[in-house]
Amino acid sequence: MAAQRRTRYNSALHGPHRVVGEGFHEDVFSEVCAVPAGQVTTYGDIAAALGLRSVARQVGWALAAIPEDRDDVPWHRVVNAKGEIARRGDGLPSDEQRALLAAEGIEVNEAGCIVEFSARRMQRP
DNA sequence: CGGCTGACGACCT
DNA sequence: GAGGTCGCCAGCC
Repeated sequence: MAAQRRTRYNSALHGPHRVVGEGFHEDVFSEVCAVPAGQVTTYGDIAAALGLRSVARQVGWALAAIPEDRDDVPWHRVVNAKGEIARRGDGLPSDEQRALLAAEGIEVNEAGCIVEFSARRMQRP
C-alpha cells in the first residue's frame, strides 16, 4: 500500500531532495483507486497524502503516464484544486473525462468545472 | 549539457 | 479578489 512507501518519501523530506522514486506511480495509483465512485480528489490532495505537498505536478505527470489499457485507475476522479477538469495541453478539458464523471453522477458544467465540487471532494482523515 | 515544459499548488504583491 | 512568482522534478529539444 501507499502507507508503507509513504515513510520513504517522508524521509526524503528531511534529507536531500530525492523525492520521486520508482514506486511513485504505484502510490499515486493507490491513492486514486482509493477515491470512491461519485467523489473526486485533487492532485494536491494526493501529493499531500503521499507526504509531499509540493509534488502535485509530478502527480499529474504520473497520471499522464497511465496507459490506456489501465482502466482500473479512475484518473478521471482527479481534478485540480479549483475543481476543474484537467486540461491536457491543448487548452480544452477532456470530453472523455467529463463523460466518465457524468457516468458516475458527477455534474460538470461547460467551463469544465465540477458542480458542487466541495461537496463531492473526498474527505481525508 | 542547459534550458524549457507540464494532467499543479501555495504564497506573495 | 485577481494576478504574478516560485517550487518541484521527470522528459524532451
